[in-house]
Amino acid sequence: MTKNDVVKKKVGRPISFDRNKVLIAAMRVFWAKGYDGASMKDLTKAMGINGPSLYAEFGDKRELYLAAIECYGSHNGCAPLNAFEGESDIKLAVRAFLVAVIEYSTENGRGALGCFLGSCVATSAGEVEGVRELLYEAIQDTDKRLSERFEFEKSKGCLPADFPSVERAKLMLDLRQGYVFRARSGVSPTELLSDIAFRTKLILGTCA
Amino acid sequence: MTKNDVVKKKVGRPISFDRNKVLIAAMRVFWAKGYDGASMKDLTKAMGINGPSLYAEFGDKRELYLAAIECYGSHNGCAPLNAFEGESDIKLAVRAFLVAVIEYSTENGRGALGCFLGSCVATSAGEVEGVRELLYEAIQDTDKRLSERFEFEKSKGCLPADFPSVERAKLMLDLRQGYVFRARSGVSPTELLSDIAFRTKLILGTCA
DNA sequence: CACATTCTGTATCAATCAATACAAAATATA
DNA sequence: TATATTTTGTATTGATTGATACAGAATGTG
Repeated sequence: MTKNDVVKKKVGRPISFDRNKVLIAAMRVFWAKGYDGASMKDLTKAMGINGPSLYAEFGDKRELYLAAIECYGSHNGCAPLNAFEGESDIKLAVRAFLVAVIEYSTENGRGALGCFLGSCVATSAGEVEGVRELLYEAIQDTDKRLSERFEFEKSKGCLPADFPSVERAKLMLDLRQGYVFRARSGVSPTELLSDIAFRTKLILGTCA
Repeated sequence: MTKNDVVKKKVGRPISFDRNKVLIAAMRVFWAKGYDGASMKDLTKAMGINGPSLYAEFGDKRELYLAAIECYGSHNGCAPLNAFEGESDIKLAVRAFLVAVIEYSTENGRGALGCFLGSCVATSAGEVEGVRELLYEAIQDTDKRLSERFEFEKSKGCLPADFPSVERAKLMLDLRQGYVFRARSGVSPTELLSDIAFRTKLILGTCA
């Protein structure tokens, strides 16, 4: 998919922009302003292209939005998930996940707070046609990646055999939503970090 | 506050609408369409008043939005919280909270999905000035109401003396965010309900 | 080089946006 | 009843919205 579009030589003036780059720029605008809040002027400016080029490539605003969502998913845009999978010890991995969640929920440097899927996309799911399906896929995929890691830890003996991987995976993702929510209300990262020891135990605990 | 405005006789043509009623109607529109997605035309139509009346009473769109948020808070708009406080047994109360969350996240009869604060307001917190403060207050208030109930149960002896009320209260609210998130992706209420037994135990469990 | 093809930039479209001007309507007071 | 005061409905404001028409620029092909 990333290899067979290299030699495609087309007749006519060549495209002057990188599809992925402008798509990521568009995603950032949607992330910061929401679907309705992001105007085509905002988008074309951030993407560095003009209106007609945008419409020729993506169709319309809605389709650009859907493309941005897919781009986020296919380019591993979720930092906490990457942090989780990058840590070898499971307890540190869970902790890293929560820390990453709090970080990207409170770093208001670029104005894009929280999670692109968890706040921006989720809000527009009932409004923009086609979003709900992409959101569903993304959630299922995240649940799967988290629970598969737990299953792997079970096979290593690092987690008890009766550990409920799927339930705990869902719990992790749902806790993320809570952190994003609180961060949006202005709670400091310090305060959010205060209970991650408790919550790490909650996720990995064997009580039921 | 609801009593001393009855006898207030003012000179001039009297107002022809009920402030609370039109405010609730406005809230429903924001709830369903989001802040940017809700046009003044949508709002005036749902509120049953004309533009000039709206602007005379509330100022502008932003102030109307803030008034709607405050109205939601002061009128006990959160159904799950009411369900929680209406149940005498603490285990049933927690369960009722979760069930109510799932219900109002998936009943798409009126198009207003999830939680007004948890999805609509939270998204606009970084965009509309004044929203963040109201959101912060609402979250703190909810945390407090939940944890106070837990403290009450402790004093009755229905919960162990070392029960971490505040942490579990926050956990409950954060789980709510997770349910709203999943519901927006189209997950059925049946599937969401499948793990509430597990989560009720998680909230009330004494393991740490 | 001439032509067909495709993309880019300017300039602009009708529609809708949030917000108002203004006069008629409805009240209290005198 | 006459006047002052406030709200209402109609009609409209300039600005912005998402989306295009069109001509010129940049490529491959013959």
